[in-house]
Amino acid sequence: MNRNPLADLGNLGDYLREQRESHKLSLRQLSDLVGVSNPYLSQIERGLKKPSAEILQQLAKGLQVSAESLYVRAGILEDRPVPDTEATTVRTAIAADPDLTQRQRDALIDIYESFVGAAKPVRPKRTATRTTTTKE
Amino acid sequence: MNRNPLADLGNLGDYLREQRESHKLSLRQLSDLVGVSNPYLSQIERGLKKPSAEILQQLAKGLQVSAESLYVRAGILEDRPVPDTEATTVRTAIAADPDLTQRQRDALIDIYESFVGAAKPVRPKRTATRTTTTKE
DNA sequence: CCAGTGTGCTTGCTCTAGTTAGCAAAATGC
DNA sequence: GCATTTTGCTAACTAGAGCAAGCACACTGG
Repeated sequence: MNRNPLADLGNLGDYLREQRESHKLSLRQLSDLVGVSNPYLSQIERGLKKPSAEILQQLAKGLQVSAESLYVRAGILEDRPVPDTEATTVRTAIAADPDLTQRQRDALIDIYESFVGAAKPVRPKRTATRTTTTKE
Repeated sequence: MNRNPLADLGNLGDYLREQRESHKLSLRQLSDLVGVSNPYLSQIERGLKKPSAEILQQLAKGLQVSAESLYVRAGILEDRPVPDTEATTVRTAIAADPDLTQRQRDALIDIYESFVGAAKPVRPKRTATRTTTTKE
């Protein structure tokens, strides 16, 4: 999954610079806007430094993009966290529910399986229909 | 809007410890599982250190929770990362599952709500309106 | 021609995330 | 009773994120 973090960083940096320039902001202007020093912004955009999630969050606000999209580019979020609309949905929904403890999940899935009478394996579906990389 | 990182950290740490213990893992076992040193895990759980998104991602995998939920707790993601994946999803998934009888659906939802302690009214949503037009 | 201001970038520095080595206390076994 | 292991934790350290200060180059315009 994360093969070469530096390459991904370059990608992220390019994207950030692109966004900044499309907003017609200088490094100092963006720096002032998001509260991150301008030399550091420069290094991020050139892929020399790896920004933390906090910095990315600030940048997302300043550049008016979703934080998630930056996280995905930074490699700290999966592309599409939840696929659904299938028979596996109950299982995946239970598995992904943050309000449940693991034991509760196990119990629920147990009950569910006793209901449907099946022991289907959880299949990780891949629905990657959503890359905003419209640069071609 | 005025976030207090330390308070959130305590919350995150408590949650992580809870998850780890519910999996019946020791610090060293989890350490070995997710590739993070056990002293550091200890410090994270007690709210002494603030884990990066990478660490949180590893922990999410090891503890089988969604990375998003950890990010939200860590304060680096807004509360609704995915529109309809959270609490309503288990309900809608159950309601939409063709393999269940109505009585089984009621029973499952009953159990689920007793778990999460929610008293939300069961809204007769048909199919999960999944027009997830991500803004951008 | 040289002051002023804008751009991005380099250089040191601080601070902290995350590590390895090692500790005291509790459990298990002889 | 005492070894051994396993528990969580403390201490000392390294690497790198993120900062303030300052540089070189381009523009104005006087």
